[in-house]
Amino acid sequence: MSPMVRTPLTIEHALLGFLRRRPMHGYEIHQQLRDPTGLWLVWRLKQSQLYALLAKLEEEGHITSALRARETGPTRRVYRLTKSGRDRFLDWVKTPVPHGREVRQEFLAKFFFAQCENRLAAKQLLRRQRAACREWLLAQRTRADDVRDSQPFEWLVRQFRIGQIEAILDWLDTCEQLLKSI
Amino acid sequence: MSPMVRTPLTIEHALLGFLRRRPMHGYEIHQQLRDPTGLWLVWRLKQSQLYALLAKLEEEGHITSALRARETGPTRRVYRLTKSGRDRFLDWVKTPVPHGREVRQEFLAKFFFAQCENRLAAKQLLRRQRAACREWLLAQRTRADDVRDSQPFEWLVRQFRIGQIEAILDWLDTCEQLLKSI
DNA sequence: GCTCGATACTCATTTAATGAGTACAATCGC
DNA sequence: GCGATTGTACTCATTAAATGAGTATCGAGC
Repeated sequence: MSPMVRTPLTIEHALLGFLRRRPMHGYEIHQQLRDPTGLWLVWRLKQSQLYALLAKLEEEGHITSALRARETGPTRRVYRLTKSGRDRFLDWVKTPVPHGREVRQEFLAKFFFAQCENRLAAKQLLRRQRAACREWLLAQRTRADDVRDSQPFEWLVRQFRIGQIEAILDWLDTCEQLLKSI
Repeated sequence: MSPMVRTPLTIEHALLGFLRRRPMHGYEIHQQLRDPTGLWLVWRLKQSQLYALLAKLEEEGHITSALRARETGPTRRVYRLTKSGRDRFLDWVKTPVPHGREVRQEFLAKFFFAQCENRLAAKQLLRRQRAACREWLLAQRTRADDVRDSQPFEWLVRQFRIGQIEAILDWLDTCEQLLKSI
């Protein structure tokens, strides 16, 4: 309960999304992650890195683990969400990403899990992300106009960002369409 | 002269671009880098990180350094490009980036220095990058069509990339326009 | 009975990145 | 003219992220 609210909420919080379905061991999460038509398209990590992130999430109290011995085969460490982890996940999945550069991986991951939650969660995320994008766009356009004649390189950078954000906005509409069609 | 050609050519090779203008010490490079209307818009690094990269580039033989004592003030370590560094830079600045995700930082950096070189270098880079983009676009579109009905999430990811690449292509035209107007 | 691939992790090491620290010169207020 | 601050020019210890390789067991196939 520190006064300074720590909220980096980075992409590794997507792992909580897998554990929300049911408790799983690391290897199983990695298998789900590796689905080439799922999250793997946007976020890849090595096994060892996955275990490291799980350890970190456990240390932060978002998951707990228990060793589950079996008659045959090696003992598994089964992770499950804690209350804190559940809250954190639900918060993560509804919060839009703060920069265009985070759409490619993190927003896609959020949308992936928001769909799993329910149609409403996905719609809410889309709405909020669209609002955020419109703000970025306004800021970039304003700045671009300011430097149009004086700073050619900066203008070019702003134009690049404007184009990317516009494309994101169009694509967010595509997401919405898809959502309706399912 | 290893048989396996090592060509990661990552963004730190932009530092060679600064040293191409003239030999400089680390602090001076950092000052140039920090220009808020220049490269700083797309690539920021801490002082300590800059020195680390310079040491790495020196180890790789792309730059050499010499201590330059002065009557007043602390001794400076002045870096200068080697032949290998010059070649490496010229290669870097003419090579398009291999993925859409590298346009935001690395392509912008390349274009920044290509402009400094001469109009021809910049035009060549633009042309090659456009060709690369068109290839990406084709691949993504083909794949998107294949999975259109079977893999909704993958389709969405492909659509996202298609939109981003299209926006990049439009923006590359903007770059070309700017080049002509200067 | 032996190899091969799948299961389920662990660990050492490398690489990247951060923050803080050092030391001294110049400059500015008063 | 002196104390405080800002600018110059780096260094270093530590943390954090990422990689690659290694271990050990099981079951299936030959």
